[in-house]
Amino acid sequence: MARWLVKTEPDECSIDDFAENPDRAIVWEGVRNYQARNFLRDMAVGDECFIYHSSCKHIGIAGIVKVFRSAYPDPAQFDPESPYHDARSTTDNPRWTAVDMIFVSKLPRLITLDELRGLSGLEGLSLLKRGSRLSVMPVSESEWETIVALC
DNA sequence: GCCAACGTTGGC
DNA sequence: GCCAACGTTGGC
Repeated sequence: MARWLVKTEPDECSIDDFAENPDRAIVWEGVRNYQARNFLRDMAVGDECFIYHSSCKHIGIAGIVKVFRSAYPDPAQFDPESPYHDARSTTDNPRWTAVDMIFVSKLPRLITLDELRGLSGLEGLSLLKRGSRLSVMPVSESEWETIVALC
């Protein structure tokens, strides 16, 4: 099983949105970066993902979700009403990928960005690299354990 | 709201 | 294929 970290603005979709409906999968849509999309394509059902809250008051890792449905064409790209619409995408040749995620757990407390920066063993994590904007990234087994151990 | 860093676009 | 201009991200 692979592990991942996905960023989200909690105003849009937070760990609480998952926790409030633990039996309902949520479409992870709107990723519009090729590198991040390629990681979405690599996700398998059952893979676990850290949910990272960004661009908000309390920045950090808030919980864990898992892949419920693996990669399929992001429906938002075909929807002219969606902010994620992409006129260049066709059903024959879709450009963007979605997955469905489902709740696993909320961390006992938020693991803040500052805390993550203070840990050794996370030097390879894209999240912590200067200027990184990648919104979907792999997390190694040891990185995962290092972070989980904080809780 | 600022702004550094980054990815994408498009003219050449 | 280069690269300047532009739009976006995201911490502060």
